[in-house]
Amino acid sequence: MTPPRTTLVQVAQRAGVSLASTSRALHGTGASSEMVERVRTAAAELGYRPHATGRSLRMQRTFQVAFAVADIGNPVYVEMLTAIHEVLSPHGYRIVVTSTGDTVASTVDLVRSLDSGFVDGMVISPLRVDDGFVRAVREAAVPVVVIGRALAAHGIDSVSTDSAGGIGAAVTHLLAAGRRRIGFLNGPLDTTPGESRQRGFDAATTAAGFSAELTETELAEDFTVAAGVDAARRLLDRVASAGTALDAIVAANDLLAIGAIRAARERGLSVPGDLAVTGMDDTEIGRVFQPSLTSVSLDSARRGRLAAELVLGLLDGGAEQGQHLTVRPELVVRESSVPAAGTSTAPTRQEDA
Amino acid sequence: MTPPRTTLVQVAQRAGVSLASTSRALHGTGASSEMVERVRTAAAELGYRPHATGRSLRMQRTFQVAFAVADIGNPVYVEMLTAIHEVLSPHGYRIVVTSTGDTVASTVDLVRSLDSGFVDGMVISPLRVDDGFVRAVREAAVPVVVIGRALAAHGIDSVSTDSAGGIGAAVTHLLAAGRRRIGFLNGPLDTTPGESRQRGFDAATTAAGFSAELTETELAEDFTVAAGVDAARRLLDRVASAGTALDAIVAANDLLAIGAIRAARERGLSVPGDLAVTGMDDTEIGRVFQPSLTSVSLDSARRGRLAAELVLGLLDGGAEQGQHLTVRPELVVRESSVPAAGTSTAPTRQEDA
DNA sequence: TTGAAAGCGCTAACAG
DNA sequence: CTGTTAGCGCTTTCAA
Repeated sequence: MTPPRTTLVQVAQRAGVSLASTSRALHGTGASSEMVERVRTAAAELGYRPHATGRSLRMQRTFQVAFAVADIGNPVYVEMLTAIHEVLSPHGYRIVVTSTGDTVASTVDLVRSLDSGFVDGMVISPLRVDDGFVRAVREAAVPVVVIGRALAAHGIDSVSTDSAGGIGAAVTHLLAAGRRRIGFLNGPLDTTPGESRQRGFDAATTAAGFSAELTETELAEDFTVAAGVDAARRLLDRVASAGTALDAIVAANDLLAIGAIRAARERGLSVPGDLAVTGMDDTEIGRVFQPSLTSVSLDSARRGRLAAELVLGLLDGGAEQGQHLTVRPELVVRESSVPAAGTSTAPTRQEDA
Repeated sequence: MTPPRTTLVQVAQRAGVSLASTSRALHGTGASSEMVERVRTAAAELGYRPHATGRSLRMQRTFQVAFAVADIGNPVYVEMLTAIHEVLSPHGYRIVVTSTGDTVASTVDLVRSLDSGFVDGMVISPLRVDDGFVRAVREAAVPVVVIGRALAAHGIDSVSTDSAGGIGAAVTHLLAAGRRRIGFLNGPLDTTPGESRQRGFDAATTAAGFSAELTETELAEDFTVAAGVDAARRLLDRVASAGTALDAIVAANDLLAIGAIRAARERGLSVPGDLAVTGMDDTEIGRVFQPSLTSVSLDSARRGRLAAELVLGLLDGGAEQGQHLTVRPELVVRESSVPAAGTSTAPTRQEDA
């Protein structure tokens, strides 16, 4: 490995022309076809490859975009990453994955580090946001697009979705299915998703004409299956010790919902027979689970795609700053909330049937 | 945004010292404490941030490492990515995710593109490998570590695992549990994992003292749940139309195994009662599934970690080329293959019980 | 259209 | 220990 790298100077020498002409010929900008021919040949013979860093330093562009999240293991973020890659890659951008860390402070640090110029732009989906974060993004050296919260009012590009409304849709669906004692399994309230989803649940359950007999919220430590199992046990037991029982659980995401189903099974409850369960994010894991999970889709792939298109506009298209795009949540009804069949494309018999 | 960037020259001017001294002071290499003090202050006042590209061009290092796979959506690769990030990030390396594409040709192109110098090294887990690939890696401009196949014989660093042996362990486990009519649900044979897993199954089922009555292989189009459902239907129906029935299915990965369980349910078969099913990769989706999936762990996180440590050694430690590390497969018995309880840390009641 | 030359921001010789 | 200087590889003025 490591054969000595061929530089543009060498191509120029071989072609017997100037360095400048060589560069122009390779880019097809203002060069005679004869020149192009000569240079192309020389380049091919030497196996020339333009050096990314030299180019970057001169052009003041890295052709890289960062994607930043707290936990790249989360399927939602993986979907976003895939979509972002699909949009940006054809335009010659590479994707650098970076971690925001768990706290706002580390997230702000990351945004500030942008002025070391290692990327031309960033898509970030922060778990927690505060004024310092907003300021950091506004002062950032390169365009930043935020997924997760509308920040157009601050002149920040963002892509968001109405997850509060999505939770409302889940509640409505359960009420329509005759459920009356609804529990809410949420994650930490000091996160952006936790906060808005709680708001959604509270709004839906205090709405005019709300017909439930009982509502109860329980918070999981984070948005994982394990935390969901724990919190769901607490929730079910608490209600049971009050001498009643839930007939539905709305979970703040699919992983928590799966945790809830496991906890329900432990207690001998059938899903959806005794207990209907809904999730959010419409992840593959939920689609594949048995019973397949009724879930509110927030179309992560679409949010990723839109965010990528926003950075692209900012970088190449000279788009104006402060745009805000929205993705509408959509309830996908499957087996976990309805005893009969769901809308699943490949409906399977229900295990508890 | 985009405040004019502060360069080292400006810091030097402000501190009233030379450019070189400024650089040295900031790196703590051969500078008086007084000098360090002055420069630090000036840098802080100006909010100086070293520019990544300038540094890279001069040092001929990007402090970036690429991670390349065909499909970053696959949970196995996500685990690897996470692990690689955890190892490399503390050493100051950023991770660039790139796609190998589906074919060997595109994979080779990617490896060849390394001499444009956008990263200092690469971890790649290719689906398909041939001589051209091996040559490309050997001629690559930067260290490349391959996950998936032992290539030390070619002087290439690699991390592999005995997936063939892993499949054998699954077969042995099923035989020990009294299963005698075993189907094998594999993916495409022209992929590295498909080929070796098939080899494993064939070896196990033709071994001396092999006690099964019947073995059947069916190939899915790829390693996804949907393809698994299709292939499992074919497999089950084919055996049924021959007037008999399988009592176990070994799947080449967890996603196929889940597909197999769905197909089995469609046909009214209980898992593991009528049909025991095993997977491979020990993914979260399998752990969380109901019934939880017996699976052969290939410890993707560990393979990622080891690969990252290999590049690190090559980059920073001056390690020798051509190392080969192995991860031992481990069978994790859960509900899908054993009627009673599994080894799951959080055992739950069995749905079919 | 072509060539000469400057310079992106930084580090590392080399002298002093 | 400090300063001067060269140069990483490239693109893009500016003149011819």
